[in-house]
Amino acid sequence: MGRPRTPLLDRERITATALRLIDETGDFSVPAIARRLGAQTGSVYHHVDGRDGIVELLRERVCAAIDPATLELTPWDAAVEAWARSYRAAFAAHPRVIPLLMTSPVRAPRVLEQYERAVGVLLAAGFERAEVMPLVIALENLVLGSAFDLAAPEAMWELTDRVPTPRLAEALAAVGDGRADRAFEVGLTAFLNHARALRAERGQGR
Amino acid sequence: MGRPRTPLLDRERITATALRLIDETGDFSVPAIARRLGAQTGSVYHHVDGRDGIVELLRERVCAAIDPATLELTPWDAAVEAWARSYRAAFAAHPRVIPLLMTSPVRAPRVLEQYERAVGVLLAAGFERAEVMPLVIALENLVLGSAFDLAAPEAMWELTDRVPTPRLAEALAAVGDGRADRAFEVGLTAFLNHARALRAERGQGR
DNA sequence: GCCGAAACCGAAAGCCTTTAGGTTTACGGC
DNA sequence: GCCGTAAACCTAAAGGCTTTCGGTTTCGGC
Repeated sequence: MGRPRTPLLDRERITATALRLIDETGDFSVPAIARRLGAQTGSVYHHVDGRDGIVELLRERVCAAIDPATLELTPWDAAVEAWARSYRAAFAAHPRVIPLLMTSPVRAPRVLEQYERAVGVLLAAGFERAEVMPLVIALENLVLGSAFDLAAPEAMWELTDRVPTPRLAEALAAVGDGRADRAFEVGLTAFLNHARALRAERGQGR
Repeated sequence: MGRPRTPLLDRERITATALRLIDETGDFSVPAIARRLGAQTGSVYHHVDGRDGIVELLRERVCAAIDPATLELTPWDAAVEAWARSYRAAFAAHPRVIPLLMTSPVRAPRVLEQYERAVGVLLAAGFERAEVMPLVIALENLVLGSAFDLAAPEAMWELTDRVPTPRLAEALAAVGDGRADRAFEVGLTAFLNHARALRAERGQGR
């Protein structure tokens, strides 16, 4: 015992292990991380600011996969669409982290920057200040909601014989595995069409 | 000790107490429920199927506020719109339960029935079987996403001076308290317009 | 070579979930 | 009215999780 010759723990390994646990089981715990890394539970706290600190690291890590270049595209609707797709792809890679991130406020600088720039794009496109956040939030709901759906493809609704739901079962079967993807496409198309219409009302050309 | 003259616990009181704890603190625990009701922790398990059972009771209770009559309306888009508004109002009354409900599959018969009927409405309106679930899911994402936003009006994004976000701050200020409501209206309008357009493509009149 | 800082261990407090067995009360049948 | 069974609650305890604290060993700069 004492300090080991080669380190067992660091922020990178702790975060990666937490993410793997979440992908596999849907949750993580500090003892579980320590077990996987061959260390004692308490040791993890020397590298990380408690359980909540790990959650924030996870947010940073997952959001790092969002491509910042998407928001540079023109015209504005291409930028928004590409951003939404990249945003969704980042979370689709680890859908089960989403519930963990929902209960704590966004503090991660990288994420705040993204929103800052998204707001900028919409303002530059001619939207009014008061309608920008509703648009961003509606898009965010769409992205995270459909990404989360990927987590439990068929365990979302637990159909039983005690409650007859023939049409629901049939509709679920008809759409198949691509359910969440189709829902995203529907929602995104609806959003973009509506945003374009809204902008046209403002008298913005192009 | 022993059986009390007047009962301390029952499913109704347990569920109501759990809901009040969630509204106040954002979470609940079996010991906390027992304390509020003047009973011991273990006694709660005589009435309820563990913690997960309480979560399912909460889902039933919150969803009971959804008006089933909305799906009887005609035409179909009026039914869907009214259902979405009622659905959202039910969860807006207790937004902090939403994260708890996200991680377990829907088993509550009352809720499954609602989805069954919603699917029925869309099928009757002439939508194809494979596109019904994407529509329902997109609507669900919209409803739950914007309802959840009501939980933490300003604690969603934690703006700091370390990360300059002037336009985001301005946009947040411009929309004010009705942020989540505006986002819902935007999303719902977009959804309905898109659904109507989709149906028109199918050659369905009126 | 020394000394402070870093990294890990061991242990413990306090919370939560869940189960099991014991005690008192209510209720239905006779 | 009596009695047995079931219901409602309590005490107790196992096992897990989060977090803190002090002790031990190693690393790195001076």
